[in-house]
Amino acid sequence: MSDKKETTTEPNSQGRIRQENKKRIMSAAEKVFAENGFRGSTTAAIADAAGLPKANIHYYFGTKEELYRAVVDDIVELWLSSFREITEDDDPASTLADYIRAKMELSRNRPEASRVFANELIRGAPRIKPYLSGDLKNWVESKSAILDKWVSDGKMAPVDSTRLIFHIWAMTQTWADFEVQWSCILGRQNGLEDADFEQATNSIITTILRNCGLLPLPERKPL
Amino acid sequence: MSDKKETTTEPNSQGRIRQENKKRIMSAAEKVFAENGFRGSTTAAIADAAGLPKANIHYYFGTKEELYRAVVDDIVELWLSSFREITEDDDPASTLADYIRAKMELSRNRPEASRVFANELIRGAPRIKPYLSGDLKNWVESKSAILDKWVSDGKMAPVDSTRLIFHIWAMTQTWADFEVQWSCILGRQNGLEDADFEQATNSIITTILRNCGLLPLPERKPL
DNA sequence: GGAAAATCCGACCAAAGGGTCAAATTTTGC
DNA sequence: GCAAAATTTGACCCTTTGGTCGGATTTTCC
Repeated sequence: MSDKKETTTEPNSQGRIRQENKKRIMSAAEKVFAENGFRGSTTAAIADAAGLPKANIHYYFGTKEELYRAVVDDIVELWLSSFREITEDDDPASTLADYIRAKMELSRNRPEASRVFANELIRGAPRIKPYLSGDLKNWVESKSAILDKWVSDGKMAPVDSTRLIFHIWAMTQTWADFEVQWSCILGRQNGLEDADFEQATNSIITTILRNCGLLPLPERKPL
Repeated sequence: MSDKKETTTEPNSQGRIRQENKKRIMSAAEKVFAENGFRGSTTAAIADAAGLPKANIHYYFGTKEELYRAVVDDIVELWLSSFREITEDDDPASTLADYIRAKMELSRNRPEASRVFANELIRGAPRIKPYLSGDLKNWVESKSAILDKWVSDGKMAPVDSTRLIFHIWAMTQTWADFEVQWSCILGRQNGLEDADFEQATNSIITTILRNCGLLPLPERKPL
C-alpha cells in the first residue's frame, strides 16, 4: 500500500528543493491540522496554506495520512528533544522551574505543534499510542524516579511524582491549546501577550514549588 | 437561511417522540463530534451512532451546523450549571476542594462533553467566543473576586486568583480530554479506573491547598 | 375509526474531497 | 550544452458528503 514512492531510497544528501518544499508543506500542514484535526483538514487547504498546487502535496508526501504522520513524528521528536537531561544530583527547585519555563516557551513559540498533539490525543491517539506507551511512558517513569530520589534524600517534601509531572504538562500546555479561552477571559483582544505568559509561568512555578515544599509557606495576611 | 423549520414555534409540550429522538441524536452527536471535531464528523456517522437514517438527523436539526450548536449549547449550560454557588462566607479549603471534586466528576462522567469543548477551543472557538468573553469571563471575575476577598480577610495566603482558577481547570479537564495519554503512561490497558481519578483528585486538591497556604507545609524527610 | 399532523426513510443530487496522470518546465550532473 | 532526473501543474476521476424529496407509515386528537 505504501511501496510506490519509497521515500527511504531517496539519497537525500542532494535535493535542496525537495528539503525546502517538504519543510514548507509540513509547516503549512501543521497549521491546518492544528486547527481542523486530521479528518477535518483537506489537502486543498494545506496546499493553499503552502502556496502550492494540490498535486505537489501528493508528489512529496503521497497521501494525506503520510503527511500527517510526518508532521506528528516531527512534533514527537520536538517534544522529546526539548527536555533537558535531569539527574539526581541536580537542584530540585531550579530544575523544576527550568523545566516549567521550557514547556511554557514551547507553548508560546510552537502552539500549533501543541494543538496537533492535543487533537490527536482527544481522538484517542490512534496513531501515536505506541509512542505514548513507549518512549513517553519511559520518560515519565525515569523522571518520576528522580523526583522520588529527591524526596527520599530529603531534598524536597513527599509528593505524588507522576501526578506532579502530569499536572505540570496540563498547566503549561493549556496556554497553547486553549489560548483563545484565556485570552477571552482576560479580555485580550489580540491574543495573549508576552506578559501573560510570564505571569502564567511564575504562577505555575510557585504552585509547583510550594507543593514540593521548596518555597516557604506563604504568610496569610493578619486579620 | 434558517426560517424554514422554525423550531421556536414548536409547542414542545407534546412531542414526546420529538424530545426523545432529539436527545438520542444529540447524545450520538456529542460522541462523534468529540472524536472528530466539527469538520471531521459526518452526518452519516452521527446517524449511524444514533441508529437512525441520515434523513432523520436533518429532519430534526436541519443542518449539521445547527446540530453542532445545539450540542455545544447544551455543554455550555452543563458547564455553567455545574458550579455550586460560592460566597465570601464559605470556608476556602472545603470550597476549593469541593469545586475540584465537582470538576473531576464531570471529567469522569462526561468526558465527551469536555472533548467537544476542547475541540472547539483548539480551533479558536469560532462559535463560542461570545460565551467565553461574556458569561464565562464574568464567572471567573466574580469567583476570583471572592478568592481575593478571602486573601484580604486573612483566610488564605496571597495567590494569583485568576491563574489559580485557570490552572484548576487545566488540571481537572486534562483527565477527560487527554485521558488516553495518562492511561498509556500509567499502563492501564482498559482506560483509567475510578482509583486513578481519586488519586488525581487528591493530588490536585493537595497542590491547590498547599499553594493557598491551607495545608501545612509538608515535612521533608530528614537526611 | 378516521383524517390531519408528525415521523420515517430509501433514493437521489450537487459539491467537495483525496488522489492520479501526463505533458510541460526546471534542475542536475557531466 | 545536453540528456536524464526532478519538479510543477491543470485537468481529470471516483468516492464521500451535506442536504433534499416524496411517498409510506405511525401517532395524535377528536
